[in-house]
Amino acid sequence: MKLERSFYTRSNVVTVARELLGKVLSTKINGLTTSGMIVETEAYSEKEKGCHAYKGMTRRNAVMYDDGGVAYVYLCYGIHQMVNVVTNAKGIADAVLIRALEPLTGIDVMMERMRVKHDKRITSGPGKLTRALGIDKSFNGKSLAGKELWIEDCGMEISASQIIKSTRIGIDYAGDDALLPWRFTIKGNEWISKL
DNA sequence: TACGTGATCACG
DNA sequence: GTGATCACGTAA
Repeated sequence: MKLERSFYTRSNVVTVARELLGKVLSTKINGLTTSGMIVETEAYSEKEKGCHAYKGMTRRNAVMYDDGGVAYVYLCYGIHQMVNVVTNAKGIADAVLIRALEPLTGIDVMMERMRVKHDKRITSGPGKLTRALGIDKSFNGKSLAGKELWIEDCGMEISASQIIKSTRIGIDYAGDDALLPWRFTIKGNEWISKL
């Protein structure tokens, strides 16, 4: 069942980031379906320095200000596309970065997109999972309940004891806010980034 | 540990 | 216009 808009529009982005663990992200592109269970997320709030919207709206981050339930996709380091889940009400720029998936559907398609002959760690990182699922900037601003891109609840329950909190990756520029425990991973999962 | 890679942003 | 920067991945 696709997640409803009300899942995303809640005001606490950290809660949404935690609850996205265990949900399934899918794409269907040119008839090819690929999907994976979300095993690693990070929350970003416009009130802290790690967030792209900390200093206000720019051309890049504009969709973060949309109503929750759409994708924010941007290019990083000139190579990697990153996909975020926009949360909170319209006008508030909060989002959850999807950092890793456990592959479920279309593993052969994903291996081809990654140009590898094995299925090891093909979705273990924010830049890799977008490539494996075929997500690029053309998905920026698109609904997460669409026909080409969606997130659903497949009944996987992740209990509180299975969730590990840690600091977010790659945001040293954020000063004190880099210390916020806003990264969530599923304990013991083989597919999280950074081992 | 080093660096590719190119859009974006803050200047002015 | 121009230059610095970057929510990474890979090779070494």
